[in-house]
Amino acid sequence: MEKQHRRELTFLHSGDFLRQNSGVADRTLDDSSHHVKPHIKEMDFFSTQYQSHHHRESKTNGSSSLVDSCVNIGLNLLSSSPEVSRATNEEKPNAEESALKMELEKLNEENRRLRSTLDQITKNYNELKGQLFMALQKQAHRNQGEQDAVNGMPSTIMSVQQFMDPRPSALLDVNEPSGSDDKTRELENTMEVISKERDHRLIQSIPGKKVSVDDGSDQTSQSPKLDLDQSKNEDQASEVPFRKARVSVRARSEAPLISDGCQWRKYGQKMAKGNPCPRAYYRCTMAVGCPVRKQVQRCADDKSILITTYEGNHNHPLPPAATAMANTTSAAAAMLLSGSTKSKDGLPSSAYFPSLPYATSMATLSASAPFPTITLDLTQGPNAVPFLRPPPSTASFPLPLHGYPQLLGNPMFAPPKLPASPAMQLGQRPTSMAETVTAAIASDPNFTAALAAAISTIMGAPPRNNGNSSINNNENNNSSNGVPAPALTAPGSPQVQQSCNNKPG
DNA sequence: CGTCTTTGACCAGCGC
DNA sequence: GCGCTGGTCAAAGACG
Repeated sequence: MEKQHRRELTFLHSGDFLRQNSGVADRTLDDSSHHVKPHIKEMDFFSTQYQSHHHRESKTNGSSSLVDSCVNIGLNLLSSSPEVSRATNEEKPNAEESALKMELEKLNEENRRLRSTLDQITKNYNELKGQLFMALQKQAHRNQGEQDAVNGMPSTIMSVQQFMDPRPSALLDVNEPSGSDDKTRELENTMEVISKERDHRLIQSIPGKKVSVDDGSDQTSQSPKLDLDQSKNEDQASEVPFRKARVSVRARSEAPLISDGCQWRKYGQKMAKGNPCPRAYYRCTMAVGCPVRKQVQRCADDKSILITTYEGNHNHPLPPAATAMANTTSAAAAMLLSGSTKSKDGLPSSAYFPSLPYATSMATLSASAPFPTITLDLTQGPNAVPFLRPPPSTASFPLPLHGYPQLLGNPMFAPPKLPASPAMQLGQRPTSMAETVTAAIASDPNFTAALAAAISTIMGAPPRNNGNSSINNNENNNSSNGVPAPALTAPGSPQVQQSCNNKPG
């Protein structure tokens, strides 16, 4: 999150932004822009289109954008002045020097303002994050009592918590290798501690059950004792029924695979009973020993619907694109955890994700399945009738913003780890996908930056950008096929397989 | 040559 | 115990 803002600031301050405002050669910038710490390579994404776009934004948006314009103007003056100043330096050294000092002062002032804006945004984000987590905690705690009365449910909760542990540090670490805001770290630590305490409490609530905390990403943060042997851990986990929750994502797609930001290796394919289309099995190959598996299968009723089922937790940092999906599935698992999937009246727990406007989802918890499985239905429009599934005890709820299927897997859109827009948080739901996206873009500067970067990239920026670590990460996501991650599916992916034409195994 | 996919075989869980 | 089914393994082939 902070990274996003930081990146935004980088865009605003970077040298190319100056360059596009003046024909002055780079060398003039070298003299004048030391203090703004330009990230020139990132700015390679930005052309004058971004500038004009950005100026339009600044007319309609809040203070930060206004500040941006001010910064731009100031830097423009600064960047264009040195050549002149060199020519006139001998005549008016003092006046020029004082002018430069004034410009410097202005820039410092803008820097301070931007920093305070960033701090404010960060603070708001942290507050919202904390509130969300506390709400989840409260709901989970409240529902635990009910679920304890049901056979097997405690272990289900436990498993789900293992599965969906928010693990904000893992998510943020991906984007913030250079260190994050102290307050954010504090919050992350707090949340981690709370999560572990919660796990511990639930473990204790299951007498006679040996439960391993087998989440991969937990392993990185747990005590060495728990970090001993992953395979052993998995073995232990395999002894426990309901060791993992599964999140099944239904998305309408003609392509055979959802590109979710991770690297997957296919290790099997089977014909499932009652479905003419084969089920493919994939495991995550982004890290050795990553326990995450996924199954991909087309819906028997509607072959245009692709069902992707995720199981397990990654034991490695996720790239932004994968984080988007992870957030979505975690949110779904959180719904499962919260017990809303058991609600008899089928009322959604939309309080969790009031911002997730378009996707009508069905949460399905099947008691007969070996794992508790929640199904997110991304195939429905906001006005569509919810997809009904045979299993009992279903509830529908809106999906997180990260669940936009069109955005999943797209490196440029992957990292909207911002909280939803204020309007969305107030429960206003745009009536269409376009409105939703528009609202998201308008309210989220990171979206704006990402969109601008994407457009710039498409319009002729170098395909390889070595200056943006997050983009590199996402390139890595598709390193196996060497093509950029498509919006939702990977038609050209080598993972493509012919559906419904393989014999059973 | 390394990586990935394909696919038949194998294994475990479950119901009868 | 047997058969069915789901999930995984691993050898062979394809591909870049």
